[in-house]
Amino acid sequence: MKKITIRDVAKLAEVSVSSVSHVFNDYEDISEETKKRVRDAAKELGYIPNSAARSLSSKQKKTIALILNDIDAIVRGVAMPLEIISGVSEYLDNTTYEFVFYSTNLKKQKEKTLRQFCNEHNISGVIIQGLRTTDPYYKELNEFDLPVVAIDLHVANEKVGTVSIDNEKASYEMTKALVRKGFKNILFLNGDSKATVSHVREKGYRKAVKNPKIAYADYNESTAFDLIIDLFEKKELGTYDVIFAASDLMAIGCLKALKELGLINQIALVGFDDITLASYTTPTLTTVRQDVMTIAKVAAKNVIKHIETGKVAHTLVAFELIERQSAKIF
Amino acid sequence: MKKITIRDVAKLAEVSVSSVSHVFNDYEDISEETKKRVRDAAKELGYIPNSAARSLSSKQKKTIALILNDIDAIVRGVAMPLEIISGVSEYLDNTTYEFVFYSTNLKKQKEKTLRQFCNEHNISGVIIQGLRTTDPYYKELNEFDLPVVAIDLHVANEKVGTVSIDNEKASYEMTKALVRKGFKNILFLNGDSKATVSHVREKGYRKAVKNPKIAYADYNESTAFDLIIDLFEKKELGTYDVIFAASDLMAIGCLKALKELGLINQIALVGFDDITLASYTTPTLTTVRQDVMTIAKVAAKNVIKHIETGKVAHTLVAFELIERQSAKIF
DNA sequence: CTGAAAGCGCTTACAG
DNA sequence: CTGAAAGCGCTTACAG
Repeated sequence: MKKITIRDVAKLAEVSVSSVSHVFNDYEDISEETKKRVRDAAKELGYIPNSAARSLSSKQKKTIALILNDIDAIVRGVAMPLEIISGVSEYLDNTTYEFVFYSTNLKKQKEKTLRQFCNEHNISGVIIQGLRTTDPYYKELNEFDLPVVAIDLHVANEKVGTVSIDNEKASYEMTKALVRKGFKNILFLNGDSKATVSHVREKGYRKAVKNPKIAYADYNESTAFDLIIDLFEKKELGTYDVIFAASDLMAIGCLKALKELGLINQIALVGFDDITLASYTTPTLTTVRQDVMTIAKVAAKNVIKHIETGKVAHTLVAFELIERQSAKIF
Repeated sequence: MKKITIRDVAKLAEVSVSSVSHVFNDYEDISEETKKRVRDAAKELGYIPNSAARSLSSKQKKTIALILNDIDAIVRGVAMPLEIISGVSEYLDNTTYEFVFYSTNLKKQKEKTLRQFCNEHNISGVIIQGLRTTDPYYKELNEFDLPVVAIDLHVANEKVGTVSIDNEKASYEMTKALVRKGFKNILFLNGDSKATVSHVREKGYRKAVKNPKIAYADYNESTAFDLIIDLFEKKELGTYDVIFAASDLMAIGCLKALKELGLINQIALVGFDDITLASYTTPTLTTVRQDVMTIAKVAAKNVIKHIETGKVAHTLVAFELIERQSAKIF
């Protein structure tokens, strides 16, 4: 199959190359007659514009990159990255923007700046997720001049758009619900401090409680498991009547430990995220649901808005407290 | 930030544009002296070649596309697409090929042929997964002239590379193990017939058993659930001492139904895939593990081989029978 | 070993 | 309303 170019179409339609280009780019000043001839010729030949040539020659680039950090390291059970990918790609399908996906990691971040990366690929806007405060790209965001929206991230630079649920409010409300339900001693099990969401979730918890008790398990299932066993051995576990983990995965680690200790009915358990696993464990997990699909779509919408109008948005998406078997909250 | 081009580098290094290009493309006939000057200049300016221009001007394109069908429709618990994405992207990172990811679906397949799609994006090789026999792309593969490897798919066209586990052997061996263990009546719960893996898995089962009993649940959790309830009501469920589902998701549907019927200890249960959920249910699920990460990497390796040597490979990746609580098999 | 020049497939002022 | 021509940033024979 020979490659069909704009010249072939022009020749068959008996018009100039520029007219063909005009038709394909929806210029106004083209007669219906010409439009039709071009369209028919294009269809007959099965012509599709070459996107490399297109982005090279046009000033206005039209590609939005979704950059996900550290997906390799991610636990298999967490579908968040996939939901982001499909949310963004679905939204962009109905626009004229092209969607490209890249995964990054610390090594790649060190090799090439985000800006260089965008130049290389003619990127006009980026959606980014999974960054830690220690990542080179995180620092770079402070003086980044391309439209960008970050998911689940706090950035000092106002020009960086953000989308997430109101994490502070969510953990505040969950904690409040627990207090209202009569729980006296709530252990907040946080992830690591390099993720900005950790701070915010912890803040919400602190606001709702007089004597905050906090432990850290690095957003890791087995670390959480070990921590609970450890607390048990130090006779401290009995102090708490409920554990509120900052992620479902950590909550599941706790769940396994509590089952092993035979304490699953004594100590209540709450997670955060509502990953798929949360509804398949026994007992099923009470948690905070964030609608990742919506977050992804809003992110896509907001970059486009930024590109087209220069307006930066900071959107908070709705969350929901989900009561299941591991803790009664309503 | 102005965009740095090859001219800027050439100017600073005081050489011609072609020399710069030669350096960046590892041509042999360049003096060390020139190489160094160019590299220094490039570093000083933070130059990164523009990939659109590169692919446009060079004959040898260097982009491998991973095309996943219907990921939107996919259940959240199934991490397979994400593992494929990260496996392929990780492998390609260590090559000179660029990785691009696209999701497709029936609508998009109808709008644009796979060939058109590849032309549009200057694709030199494709890895594809998730196709049904009813998909337009599936038909197109029969006379496709670009290097392509399909994951989990049987294609008549020998030129299409394939990678998967030996599905027939896997389900044969699982069935044999059950028989050996003394199970008398094995119900094989298959998915839908539009996926070529269904045929193969069923074939393996049939080979291992005298009186095949087969039902279909469309690879769907709740369909499987309903089916079991239905069999129970028709008094047929008691006939079986084990159910072998062609996917973990369907097995989980069965598991829920059996629990609800209070029969989870009477009837054993086996799944297929070893998705994350399989080890989180109660009881945990006996299943066939396929190592998706390896499948993805082999797929990437094979397209490249195809591109560079013209050789098509049909690779079978190792599988493993995993015994957990839902059925004893060893 | 190095450079001048054509060309990849498109877009976009500009002229008419 | 339409076309000729320059240019996007690179690669690649070709000449020297």
